[in-house]
Amino acid sequence: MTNWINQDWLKILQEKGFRITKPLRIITDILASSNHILNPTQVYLEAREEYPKIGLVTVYRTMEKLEEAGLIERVHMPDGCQSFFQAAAGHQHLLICTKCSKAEYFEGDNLGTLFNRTGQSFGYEITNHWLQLFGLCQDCQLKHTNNPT
Amino acid sequence: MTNWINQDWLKILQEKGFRITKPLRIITDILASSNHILNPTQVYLEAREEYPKIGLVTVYRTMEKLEEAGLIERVHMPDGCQSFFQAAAGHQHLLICTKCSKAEYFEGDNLGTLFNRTGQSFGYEITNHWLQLFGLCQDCQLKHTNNPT
DNA sequence: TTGATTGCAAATATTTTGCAGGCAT
DNA sequence: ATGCCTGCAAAATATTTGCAATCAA
Repeated sequence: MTNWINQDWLKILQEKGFRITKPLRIITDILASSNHILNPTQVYLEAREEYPKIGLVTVYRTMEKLEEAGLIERVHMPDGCQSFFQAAAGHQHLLICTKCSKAEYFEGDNLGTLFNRTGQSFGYEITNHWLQLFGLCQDCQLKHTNNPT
Repeated sequence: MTNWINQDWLKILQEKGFRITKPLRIITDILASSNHILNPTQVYLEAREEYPKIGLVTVYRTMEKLEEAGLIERVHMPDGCQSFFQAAAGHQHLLICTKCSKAEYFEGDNLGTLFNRTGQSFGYEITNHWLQLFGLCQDCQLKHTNNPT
């Protein structure tokens, strides 16, 4: 089940001196292979199916390490700020399904120019930005349409 | 100290059937006149200077009402999702100082087009978006420069 | 063997709820 | 006078910390 992305992650983690334990392997695999934004509890529930004795605390700590290692990044969601998603290569923006949390990165061309111009006009020195689009992904649109009546 | 914006807010709240009490008046005044994004604790601390017996719980509940009434809106900050700012007229975007939370609304021209195009290309039906720029406001840039050595 | 990592339990921190009394209407 | 609103205390949540046992290296 461990996919190639996860292999990379494990290698990186090992190089950073982390020990590759079973909980780490499972948590990493979930996060590396999911195209959904997940919070610690969601990862915990999923991890427990494969390894019932895993603790929520371990999930918190492991996700913290993965963030530290730059493999996942925190994403603020309408209902919480403790969710994470695979880090983007370079800074990109997110398109997120409000129903299932499926997410995609996209590039906005030239936004940097607008951002800097805006910062200048208000006298701010821009250091960072968040751009997230929310909507329904294709699957969730269909589910919605096929509502049992 | 109660400013004109606050007068409007009180009127709106009254029309919605809320009772205009002293805690409400104080909390409203803080939020209506501040150009900083504030969380309940910050509002509480400020409110307490004018009215020491106010409770944090009241601040939470009052801010909830103000949000319900559309006068303030929730803003996600890097360190928490429980902050609020005066609601914008129409949907606008935010420019936020990472040091003091001073904030400004700005309009991004034509972003809607980009957003919809992006949504389409991934099969998402866009319903909403967040765009926030972070940086240092002018005051905080100066403070930074004048660092005592 | 050694010490980083785990999982439990307990501690913190944060937000919400219940309720008796107070106050706006 | 009525019942919404307040503030206290307590409950519910969410997250972090301490520690002995386990396990990767």
